[in-house]
This record gives sequence, structure tokens and C-alpha cells, in this order.
Amino acid sequence: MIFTNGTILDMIVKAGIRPSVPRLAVLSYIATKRTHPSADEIFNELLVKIPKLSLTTVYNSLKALVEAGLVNELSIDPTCKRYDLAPQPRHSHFICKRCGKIYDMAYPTEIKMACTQGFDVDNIDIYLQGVCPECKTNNPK
Amino acid sequence: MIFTNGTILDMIVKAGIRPSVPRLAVLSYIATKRTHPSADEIFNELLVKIPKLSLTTVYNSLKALVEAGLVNELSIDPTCKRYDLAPQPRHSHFICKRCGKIYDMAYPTEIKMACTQGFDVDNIDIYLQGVCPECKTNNPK
DNA sequence: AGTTAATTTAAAACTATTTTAAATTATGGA
DNA sequence: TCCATAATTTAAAATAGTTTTAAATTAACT
Repeated sequence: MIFTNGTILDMIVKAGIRPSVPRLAVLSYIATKRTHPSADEIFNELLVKIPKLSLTTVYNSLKALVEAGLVNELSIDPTCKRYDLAPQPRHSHFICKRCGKIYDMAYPTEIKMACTQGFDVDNIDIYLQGVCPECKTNNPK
Repeated sequence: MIFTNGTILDMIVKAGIRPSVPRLAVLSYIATKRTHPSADEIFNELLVKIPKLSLTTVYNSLKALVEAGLVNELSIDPTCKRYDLAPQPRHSHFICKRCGKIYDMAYPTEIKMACTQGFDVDNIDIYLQGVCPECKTNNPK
């Protein structure tokens, strides 16, 4: 088991889905790097270690991991879906409009959501946009 | 000027872009219906009144309106971009996971965002997911 | 070991969006 | 008003992300 460790394996097994090599590798990649990668990024990175991997398998694995509740799909990037490890402390996401990098940010200590009467709210995503510190110095407008 | 009224025309002129028929129609549609429509929805609805309209023109118009600050692009729907009238009181968006309809919701009276030091935050989008009142009664799981 | 079910794969299909280049329309000056 | 120029629209093709399909492979269970 090269691409993962006990924790990743445990997560998948406990979630009740089969711990195939691609699923372990995909979840491990998302959990280790914390880049909120796209399917394409995951595919290209894993291809180095798993030459037979196909992009469809990455999509399949992501679908299984999302359905199992191990991975969250972010829609912060208008060009493609991004993926984040689900069992994390609640947090917001920031996308830099210069470099496109996505950062974790603190979740508001309190959100006063008025007027949700009658709605069953399962989740609240908070997406911030702006310029990251790195781009402010290295990539000024 | 069939497809608009003084307000829509004024908005476009004041924003400094040319008030072409497609732009007036697109902005008018977004402003009148408040369905947070996709480019495709806008195209199909307007096609009835403007038979020569092309989908590319709708995309072009949306791009111009977004750049002019009159329209906001929402990424709440993972399948396609949705559009909302920009000069509105700040509000959140709710997407129903049963029917896909998007609702305006109140914006939090206060968001305590910690840890944004070093980041220039231009915008904060709040996307809620869950089940809308209508689906709770008419479309139970 | 053999059967069945799940997963992976490559290929093709699909959908949303963008690009291209030509045609049309609007604008501003002679 | 006419002409030149610039902006906009259009249809077609291209692109990009994702999904579907069906066959091949792999794992699980007798």
C-alpha cells in the first residue's frame, strides 16, 4: 500500500466503500496536499505513480468519495469543480482572482441567518474572492 | 423599445456600455423574472420575442453586463453559471437540491470573518443548500 | 477454482462555454 | 446625408469539463 496510510484506508473502509487503489490515491492526494485540486490536477499528479490511471477513474473515485461523505465538492472556481477533504473543521474558502489559488479561511464565529423559515438548510458554503497576500506583493496589478 | 423600460435603459447607459437590443433584453429578463437564470434559460425565453437571437449573443451580453457591474455571476449551481441582478441589497442564495430552484435569502446581519489578514477580500458569497418549502410538501423524499 | 458483482478503462458522447471570422449594425465626422 | 470606422451580432467550429457506454479487469463470495 504505497499511496496511502492507515488513516486513509480506515476512512474509506469505515465509510463503507471499497478501498481500491485509485480511491486510496485520490483521497490521499486530497488529504495530503491541501490544494483543493480539480479532477484534472489529481489525475495528472497521480498519473506519475499510477501510469494506468484514467481520468474517468478519477471522476468515478471522486463521485464515490463525495457520496460516501469523505470529500466535499466546491463550486468556488467557475471553471471546474474543486475537491476538499470533508472531515475537517468547518471553514470558508477564498479564491484569489489573480492566481486562482484557493485558501482555507476561518468560518465565521457566528452567522445570523434570518429568514430561513420553511427551508431545510443542510449546508452553508462561504466563498470569498479577492487577492491573496502572495499576489499582492509578487503579482501587483 | 419593446423589451425594456426606462430603468433598464438607464442602467445600461449609465454603466457606459451600448444599449443594444440583446443587452436590454437580457438585463430586462434578469431584472424582471428573478429566477437567477442560466444563459440557456435566457436564450430560450428571449428567442420567442427575438427570433434572430443567438446563444453566443446571450453570452456576449452577459459578459458585457457582468463587466459593467450590472449583473453578478453565481456559481451556486454546479451545472452552469447563473446570473443575478447586481444592484440589489446584499443577499445570500439558497439552492434546493430537489428542484434546483434558487432563492434569495437574507444576508447575515453580521459575519465575523477572522483570519483574513493579508488578504484583500472583495466579495463574500454565501451559498446555502437544502430543501425548499415547496419541495418539502410537494416533492417529499 | 468458478461465479458474480464491483471497479476500471478507453472511447465516444454530451453540455456549457469560448473562439473565430464574417456579416451586420451603430457611431461620428466630413 | 454619406462614408469610414468601430462595436456588436451571428453561425460555425473549437474547447473544456464531465458523463455515459460497454468491454475488460479486478475483487469478493461461494
